[in-house]
Amino acid sequence: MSEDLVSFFKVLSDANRLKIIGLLAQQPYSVEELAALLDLKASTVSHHLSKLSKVGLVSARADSYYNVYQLDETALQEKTRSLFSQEKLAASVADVDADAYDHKVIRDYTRKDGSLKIIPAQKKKLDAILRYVVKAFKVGKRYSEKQVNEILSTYHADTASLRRELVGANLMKREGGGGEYWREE
Amino acid sequence: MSEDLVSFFKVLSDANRLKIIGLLAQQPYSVEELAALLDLKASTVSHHLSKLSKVGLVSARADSYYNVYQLDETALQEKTRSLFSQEKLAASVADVDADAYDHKVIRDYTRKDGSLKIIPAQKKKLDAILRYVVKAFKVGKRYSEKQVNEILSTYHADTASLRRELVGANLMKREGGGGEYWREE
DNA sequence: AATCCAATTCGATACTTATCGAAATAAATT
DNA sequence: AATTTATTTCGATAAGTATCGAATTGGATT
Repeated sequence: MSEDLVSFFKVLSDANRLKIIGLLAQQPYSVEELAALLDLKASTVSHHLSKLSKVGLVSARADSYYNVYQLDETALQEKTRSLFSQEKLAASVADVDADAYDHKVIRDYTRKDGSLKIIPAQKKKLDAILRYVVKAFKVGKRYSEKQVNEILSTYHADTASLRRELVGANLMKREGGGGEYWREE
Repeated sequence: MSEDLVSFFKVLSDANRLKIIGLLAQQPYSVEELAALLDLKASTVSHHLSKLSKVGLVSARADSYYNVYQLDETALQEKTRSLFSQEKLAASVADVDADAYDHKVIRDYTRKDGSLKIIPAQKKKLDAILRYVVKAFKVGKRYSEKQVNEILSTYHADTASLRRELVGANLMKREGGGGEYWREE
C-alpha cells in the first residue's frame, strides 16, 4: 500500500531518529543512554523509538530496569531494498481520482474552444470524451437527429460517429421509429 | 552527509509527492496535468515539484507554454540503493557526543566542588563515576593506601568503597603485599 | 508592442509533529 | 508492602509545512 511507504519515509525523516538508527547499528542502547547521547529527554526518545518500532525497525528487550533497544538490520535492508519497486510505484498512484483521468484526456483531445482534435481510438479515452460531450445535452430533453448533429458538429465534423458512440455507450437513448434522441438520468 | 539523508526522506514523506513520482514513472507530465490528476492547485504541485527537483529526482523541460517534468530514474535508483550504507550510518552519528552519557551522570552525581553526593548503586552509573574519579591519580605513579584515601576523601567519605570499586573495575591496580596502588594505562 | 497562458512566488491558514514536563506505569530491590 | 528507577503516556507548546488564493514572472502567440 501507498500508506505504508509514506509512513515509512515519515518515520525516517527526522534527524534524531536517523541518529538513533546509526547508534543502534553499533550496539544496543537503553532509552536513558540514547537520551544522554542525543541530549534529549527520555520521553522524547521514547516517542521516537515508538515510531521506529511501529514500522518494525527496532525492538526492545527488558533487562533489569532498562528497556534495551536493538536495530532489526534485516528489516532495514529489506525495506530499503524494495522501496521503489514497480508495485510500490503503481500502488502510490492507485487511488488517483478517476475523474481526474477524464479531465486529463479531455485536455489532451480538446482545443481551447472545446472542440475535439480527434476522436480517440482507445476505448477508455473515448469513454472519457463521450462523457464530456454528452454534457452538451440537457437531461430528459428530446432532440431530433438534425439537432443532435448540429450540437455534435461543434465538437467534431464526424457527427455520425459521435452519435453512434454516444448511443453505444448508453449515454444517449434513441427511439427506434421517430429518430428522437435524449440524454438519460 | 546526514543532512542530505534527512532532507531526502523529508521530500519523500508526503503522499502526493509519492504519487507524483509514481505518475512521472509512467510518462512526463506538465504541472497543470499533475494538478488535475491529483486534484490539487497548480501552485501546490509546483511547490512539490520544487522539492523533488531540489534533491534531483525530477527535472523540467520547457515545451511551449508548459513545463514538462520528468523523473530521473537513475537518480532515484542510485539514491535508494545506498541509503543505509555504512558511511551514511556513521555520518548520521558523527556529531553525537560519545561521552555525553558519562557527562550526564557526572552532572547528576557531583556537587559544584566536584565531590560526590552519593556513590551510584547502578553499575553503569558507578562506572561512569569511577572513570571520573580515577582521573585524580597520575598514570603510573605509586600511591600508598593512606594517600589513596586522602585523595578519595575529597570525593566521598566512604573511601573504602571507592577504593574497592576502582580496583574491581580494573581502573586501579594493587600490589598484594606492600599495599601500593597505581593507575594503569 | 500587447496579450495570454502556464508556472512560480508570496502571504496566510490549518494541520502535523517534535519536544518538554508532569503524571502514570512497570519492574525490581529493600 | 514500600521505595526506587526507567519507561511510557498525556497535555501543552512551538516549529515546520501542505495547501490555497492572489500577485508576479516568463515565454509564446498575435
